[in-house]
Amino acid sequence: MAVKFRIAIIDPSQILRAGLETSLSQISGKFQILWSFSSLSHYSSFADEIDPDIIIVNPALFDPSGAETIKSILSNTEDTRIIAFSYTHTSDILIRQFDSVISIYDTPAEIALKIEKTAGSLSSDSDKKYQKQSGHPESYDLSDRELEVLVSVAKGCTNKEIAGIHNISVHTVISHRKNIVRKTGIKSVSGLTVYALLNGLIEQ
Amino acid sequence: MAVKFRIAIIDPSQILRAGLETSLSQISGKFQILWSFSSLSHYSSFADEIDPDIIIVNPALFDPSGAETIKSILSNTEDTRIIAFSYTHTSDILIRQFDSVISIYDTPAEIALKIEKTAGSLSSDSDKKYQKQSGHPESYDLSDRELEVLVSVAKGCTNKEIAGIHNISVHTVISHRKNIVRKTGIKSVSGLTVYALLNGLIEQ
DNA sequence: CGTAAAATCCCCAATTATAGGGATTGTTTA
DNA sequence: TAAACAATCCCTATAATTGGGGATTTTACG
Repeated sequence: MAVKFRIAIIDPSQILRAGLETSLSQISGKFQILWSFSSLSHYSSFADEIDPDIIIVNPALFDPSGAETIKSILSNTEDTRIIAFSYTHTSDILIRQFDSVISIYDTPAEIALKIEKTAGSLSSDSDKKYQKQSGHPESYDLSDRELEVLVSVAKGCTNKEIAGIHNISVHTVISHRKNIVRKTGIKSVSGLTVYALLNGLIEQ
Repeated sequence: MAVKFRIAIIDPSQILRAGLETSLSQISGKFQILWSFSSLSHYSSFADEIDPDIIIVNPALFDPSGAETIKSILSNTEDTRIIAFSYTHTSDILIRQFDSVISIYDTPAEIALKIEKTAGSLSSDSDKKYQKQSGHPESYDLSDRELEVLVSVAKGCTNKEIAGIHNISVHTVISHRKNIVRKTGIKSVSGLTVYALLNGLIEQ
């Protein structure tokens, strides 16, 4: 069974919330954005009725001089991870209270990765299984290096160019590509390009 | 017939672009977001090939101390309206150069209204021509055979397979591919795949 | 009718990619 | 600590593509 992350978003920008929803849903079926609030007060009135795994919230909504911690304001359980969604400058004191920070300038893939990593620290026994073999591999099976190589391939680089970009030998690039093909099951450059596009790794 | 606004977006945040696209398309069928760029330089490399009615651009991308006007940088025709998409503070000098300003905190409905009003001031005769034969925006320079070959390439076929599919020799396939590359200027398989996707020749 | 483009085919040489087979050095983790 | 994985590198050989140069026949259009 696929574990899905139940996510709540709190951000004053409706546009941004829409963008996050669209992007995450396109990237993977693992994300369910179930609740969307424009303000903290709007969220508070529903806080008792919802139970998200992850809250993505704009840190600018919190009073920088406030004594209360973020967690207490959101009155969440220990199991809920809180991620800051930042697009303006926010004080370090605030930021340090979050389990992770995503930026408006992150790519959808980067955001997805951060969410997964943050959620990965959730309760210990129930969350390991969803990698396994599952059928179709998604981007999380690919290592960082493999993702980088995949992106370059999808951008049309030759192995030699990729080697130059990342300062590794062509042999290494080929090795990574072999692993990418093995993991994804996709052999052709065009297929990998579509894969990269669908997973938000590249833009047109 | 409904007039559709052909829109280009230039903003570093992929999330935000996704949000704008989603929101506008949900609000009305009048908006066609046809081009999406993460930076001015990215836009510039396509500026000659596209013809938007409206450019929505993040004003923060422009050098506040620059002497050039926004319009000259975007080198657009008089017919194109330029709208600022702001979510950080931007100098008034810059902002005054735009035909309109939308904010990240505007609702989709507000944004739609602003775009319509701005576009309403467009000159009346210029907007009839761009449909031509509709269908595929840029594919018209490719012959039928070339399109077929392109589709097969984008699907991941080798030249040998393509030859088999269309009952022609590998030499012919190569010739067609040479012509495709010459006409489109796209050399890589991944680039051609994206091209095919954008032109609706293949689906993921 | 002539011309241009499309569609087909061929050759050669060089470059790239794929498919096997390895190896080593780390790090993480059960 | 052993096992698994990531990341790096190497070899051989074959397959595929690219880039340059042709050619012929058919079709479309003014």
